[in-house]
Amino acid sequence: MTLDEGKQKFLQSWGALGSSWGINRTMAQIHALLLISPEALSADEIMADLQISRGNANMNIRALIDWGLVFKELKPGERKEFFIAEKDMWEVVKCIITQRKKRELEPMLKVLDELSSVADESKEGEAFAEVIKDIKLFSSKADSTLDTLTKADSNWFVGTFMKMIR
Amino acid sequence: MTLDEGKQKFLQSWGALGSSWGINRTMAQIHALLLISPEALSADEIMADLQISRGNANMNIRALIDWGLVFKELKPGERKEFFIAEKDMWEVVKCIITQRKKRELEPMLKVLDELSSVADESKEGEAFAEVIKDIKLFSSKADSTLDTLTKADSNWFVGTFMKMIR
DNA sequence: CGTAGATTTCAGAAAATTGTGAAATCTTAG
DNA sequence: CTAAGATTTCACAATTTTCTGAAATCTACG
Repeated sequence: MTLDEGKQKFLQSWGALGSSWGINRTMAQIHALLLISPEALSADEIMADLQISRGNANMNIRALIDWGLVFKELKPGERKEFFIAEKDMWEVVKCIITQRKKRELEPMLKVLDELSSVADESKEGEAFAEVIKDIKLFSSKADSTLDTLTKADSNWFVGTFMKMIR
Repeated sequence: MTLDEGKQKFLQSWGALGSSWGINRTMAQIHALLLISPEALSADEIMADLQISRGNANMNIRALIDWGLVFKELKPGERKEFFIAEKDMWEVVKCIITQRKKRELEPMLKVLDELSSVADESKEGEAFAEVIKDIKLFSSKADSTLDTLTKADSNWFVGTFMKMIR
């Protein structure tokens, strides 16, 4: 397989993976493109490589910066902005965990708390309370586990943790 | 909050959560509905509760059965099929991990293997190979970690594992 | 300032996903 | 076997998500 074929396949696969994780295809592809680029790229280069419009590129680059997966890089003497991706996989994963935890797990915990206030004596009410309680228990545990994980450094993760459970 | 308000809010939140995880809203809502239902429900009851068509209900119920999250229950003397959800949260999570691992992580590992065959001496080629290698390393580790996790039983998880890392 | 180059915004277009409902198919009691 | 009831399928409709491109805004140099 040539480098170009490989790049193409990687962009395609990473984009598809993104889709099935609620991240839009283009955002995932921009991320993939920056990951495998040894140099920072400008918006124009990204637009050209992925054949997308300026608006689309801009929005998704901003989103990636929001997630903390991509950084702006200003080259001296250049008016344009260049972009570079976090390359350390463990940092990438920590970023994603942190963000999704904040955006999804924490709001869910809040909702579950509200739902705990439902008190109904019927069979339906009991079943409801039971499910909410279980989900809340599980989610809180997941929450603190993820906190620990994202505070751990890569070496600890690949070393201690992996050895321990395997 | 009344039971009905609570149920409504739960169906809504669980559906929204599904969307941001690449699972369609209706599928997640059917799952939520069955989770909080003390009795098995028929397709007609699900259609009525969620205000969806027969076709939609049927397709998403089948999908949930595929995932192993919902089971058919045949009531003696009844011609209809009834459906019931797996209620144990740890089982639910194991199911989801197992399926997504099979559907996404494993195919990705296969692609990464193919991409490892790219050998290119250029700076771009080196960067590409490096990224692929890192992702592959991380993914294989995730793969075996998830294997261990899904084989572990709930008690081990909530007990040993949680104590260990906290 | 003025302006050229760069970035951002956003209304509407395009694409992708999901839902509908009626016809086809299957199932089983009689 | 037959027919009523149940399930499945799938072409098309509706909805949601994403993308485009041009206008608006920003930025920094002379």
